[in-house]
Amino acid sequence: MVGSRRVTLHEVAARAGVSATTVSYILNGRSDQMRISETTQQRVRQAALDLDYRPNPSARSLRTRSTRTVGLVSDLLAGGQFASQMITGANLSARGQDHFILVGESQGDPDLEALLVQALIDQHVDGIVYARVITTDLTLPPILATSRTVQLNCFDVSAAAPAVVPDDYQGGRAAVDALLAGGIRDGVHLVGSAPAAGGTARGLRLDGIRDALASARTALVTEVGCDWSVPAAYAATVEFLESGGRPRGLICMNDRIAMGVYQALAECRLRVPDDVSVVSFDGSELAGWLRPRLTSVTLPYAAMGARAVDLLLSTEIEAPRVVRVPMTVSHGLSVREPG
Amino acid sequence: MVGSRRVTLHEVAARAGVSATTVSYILNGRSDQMRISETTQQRVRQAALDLDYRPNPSARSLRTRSTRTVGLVSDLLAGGQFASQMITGANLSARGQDHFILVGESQGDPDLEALLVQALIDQHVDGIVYARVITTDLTLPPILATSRTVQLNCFDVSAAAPAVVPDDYQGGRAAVDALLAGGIRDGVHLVGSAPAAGGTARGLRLDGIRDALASARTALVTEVGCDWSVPAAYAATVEFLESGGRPRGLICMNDRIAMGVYQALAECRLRVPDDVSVVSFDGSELAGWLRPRLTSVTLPYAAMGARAVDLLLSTEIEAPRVVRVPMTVSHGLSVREPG
DNA sequence: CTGTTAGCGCCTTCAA
DNA sequence: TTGAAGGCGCTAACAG
Repeated sequence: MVGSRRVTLHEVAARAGVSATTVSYILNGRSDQMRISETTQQRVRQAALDLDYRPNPSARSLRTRSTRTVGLVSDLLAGGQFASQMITGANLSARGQDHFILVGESQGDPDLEALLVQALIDQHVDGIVYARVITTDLTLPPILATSRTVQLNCFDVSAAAPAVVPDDYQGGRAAVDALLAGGIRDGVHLVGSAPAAGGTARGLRLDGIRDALASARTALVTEVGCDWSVPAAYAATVEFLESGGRPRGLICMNDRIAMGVYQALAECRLRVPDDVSVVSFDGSELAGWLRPRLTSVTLPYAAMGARAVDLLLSTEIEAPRVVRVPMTVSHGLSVREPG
Repeated sequence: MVGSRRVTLHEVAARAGVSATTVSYILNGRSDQMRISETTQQRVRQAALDLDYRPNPSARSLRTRSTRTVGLVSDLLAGGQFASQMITGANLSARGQDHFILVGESQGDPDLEALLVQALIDQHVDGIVYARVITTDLTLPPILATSRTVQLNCFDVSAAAPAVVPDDYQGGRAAVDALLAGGIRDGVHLVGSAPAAGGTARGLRLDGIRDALASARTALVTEVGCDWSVPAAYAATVEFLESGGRPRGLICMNDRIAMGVYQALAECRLRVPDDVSVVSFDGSELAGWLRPRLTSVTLPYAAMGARAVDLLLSTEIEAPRVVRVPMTVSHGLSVREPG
């Protein structure tokens, strides 16, 4: 423990000349319900102020069975800006409701994860946000069934816990809309393979992309396969271009792929956006660093984190089963101007 | 609160046929000191296991005055990988000592920061790590004087709290060594201006760079001024090159500057590393995404976070006033091979 | 309108 | 070697 000497409720009561009960009622805002005289209230509040009274959270928790803390357990915290944005959003919402966040990082190790969740429960957190840094279908660890839980950026269909995920289908449509707004209708290709396990983003985005293109009476030409990294995207795109690919628009599954695509296009003397328009997903800092600035459909991590904590702490009976947070387009200069 | 029904110490005692005191002693490892019979101990431990007993942290804290939590307050949590690496490192160390971390983000607002620190103290955290995302000289908020505190990536010389910072001087020398190892001795320039307020990294690195170059009987040619962002570095470098600059080696104050430098060099048809060798500071993900991979002197954020928590929770009397964590070179392909 | 009383679950001094 | 009792600081029945 830390800080200067603590003042107790009793000392406040003594100074105000009332009992501890009275002080408790007044300071917890139940004074009207008890109809305590205005002057007493003034006196008590003043005494609390004078003594700089701070309630002891342990004592309070012991009684109320609420610690005013929530656990946030994620596979990766150090995973760049996404993880930290989730924390920021979650923290913002938590602080707004006078809660703190206890963080836990499992590093993707299921055993460590189980330990972590158990430790959080042992700490008597008011609830747990179970987060993944990649949008994923999964099976929740069974311990979480005993705990108030919200899933963040992942989804176990068979779990009772609500889930907060990005609206990747709508995001897919938004990506196409960005291209269409630049007059790019034909020669649109996708870059990025389906990831190994559980990832749901690509499938949903692809549905959105196909539907939006179909509405414009056109369709995707090909899919350039590569994992979602800079060098892989670079290599795959170079090969695609050298084997005769002549794209007008490229939709990249994330900003790192887009970076690799930029490198490949530069190498093949194709200019963005004059020759090829590029759109991607993530809305990471990277998008702003590339030249020309990349148009990217943003993953709303901060909003998702905030929403998850809201759900966790809300007392509503009728919570939605799954919340899809909309993705908005962050406009750069990588899509041709129309005309 | 969350989780299934709680088992109390008394229930364990009842099942083992002893008193709560005995159980407490045994479970807290003070059994030998009390010389409790081996069989009793077995019986008690088994009972605790059978009932899946978990001590109530609030009750325990109320008595012991330790909450087994530490606060981590930073100006930015959402600031990319650095902030999250500090959290990861801090968390790792905290978990290793059976503590949890409560995060706080001030967004650089001093009022919010004071509120946050106060809230952390009110929560009875065992200590506070006060962190900055940019290495900075500053004045600690006075309220921290009442709290056990460690400074992370910042330094208030007049404060009693120890500080953990990167060893930027040594990092500067390491950057030069990387160039020297590639046979680059002359024509070395620096890219990146002194930042506005409090930042200490550049000055220390510059000292290290100058000393290391002097040891090699050479010196920095010029300093290309720009703020530490991609577009600024790009613009400044283009201008430098167009006005006749013919560098052989460029030392960039961070990886984003290096990215801008790459863009500028490409535009001016200069190749990395054949024409120009590039070294930078940060060791961020970005360094691995650039082509060719960037050689970068890594900021050891995770190690620093861990060290800070170690210091905070250590009971050593003789704590060092300031810990400088070494920076290591992450080798890419942006420095010419010797020969 | 206010005070008395009784715990929340745990640790720890003291007595046996 | 073990148990009884008190209290950490707070909240909430229940009296008055």
